[in-house]
Amino acid sequence: MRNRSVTYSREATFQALADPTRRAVLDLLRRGSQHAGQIAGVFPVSRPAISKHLRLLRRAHLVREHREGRHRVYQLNPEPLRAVDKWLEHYRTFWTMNLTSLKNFVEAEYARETGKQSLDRPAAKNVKGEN
Amino acid sequence: MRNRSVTYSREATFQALADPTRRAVLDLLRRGSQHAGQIAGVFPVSRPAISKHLRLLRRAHLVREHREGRHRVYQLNPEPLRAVDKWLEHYRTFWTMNLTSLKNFVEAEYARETGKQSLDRPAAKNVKGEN
DNA sequence: ACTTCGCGTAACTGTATGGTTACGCATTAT
DNA sequence: ATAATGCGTAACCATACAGTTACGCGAAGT
Repeated sequence: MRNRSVTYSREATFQALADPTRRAVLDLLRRGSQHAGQIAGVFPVSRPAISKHLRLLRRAHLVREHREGRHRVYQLNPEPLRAVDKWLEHYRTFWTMNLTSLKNFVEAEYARETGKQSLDRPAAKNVKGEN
Repeated sequence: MRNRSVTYSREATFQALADPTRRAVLDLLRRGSQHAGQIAGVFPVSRPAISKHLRLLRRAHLVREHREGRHRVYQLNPEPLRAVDKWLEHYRTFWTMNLTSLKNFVEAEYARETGKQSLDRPAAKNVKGEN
């Protein structure tokens, strides 16, 4: 048995998601596996182009491929997307914020911008160095 | 009420998130606004490099900039990330799947990897809430 | 065996991007 | 006024990548 909680590279994942075609491929595969030809048939670009997208998606572990006769079947593997979800979590709080916390935020902002500091502004992190 | 439902280009957003440095900049700005120099000071690349990253982030509306004396202050704007969150939502269901649908998925998976099909890994995959 | 699919890969092109250094232009400090 | 800061931009590299066409190889048909 294979402990499948591998830590896929966040890097490759975000990278793979950067292209709209690739995202569309994932969206397509959500509805079920497809073979390369079918996938290519859906998009307005050449088959080799899709082939390369699939390669990237494979590299990012967002899809798995296996042969089936002379077809290459591609299957979605949503697992790496968890990392993205995780990353997003930090930001989700921003738009889930209630007015109170929002107030804090804006206040801190305002304080910082105007010079007076009524809040944190972690000076400890003040990385100077070379600018 | 703010009706802040501007439709930022999903495209530009995903695009902007593709680079680790830019993601790091966002992570940094989550702690509060910073001016260009401060931001640049944190990273091991040149200031102009950061300047260009900031330009991309600006273009994606992920940050806002305003002058303050001779500083350019950058502020996080998490709004566009909502689109990403929204997109991810479709996939989130995959890892919140109930055992039935999960069974299909894992079964195919397992069968493929080993050749047999007995499905004894649901526990390993079974991550309901968070991780 | 011969032909036809299905599909990845090679080779090549144009463009975006990440980084660098040089520079220019405001804003501040002296 | 002059010097020093802060920071974007221009001009240049190298690399990645989206697309294309040409090609090759294994699986299916006939």
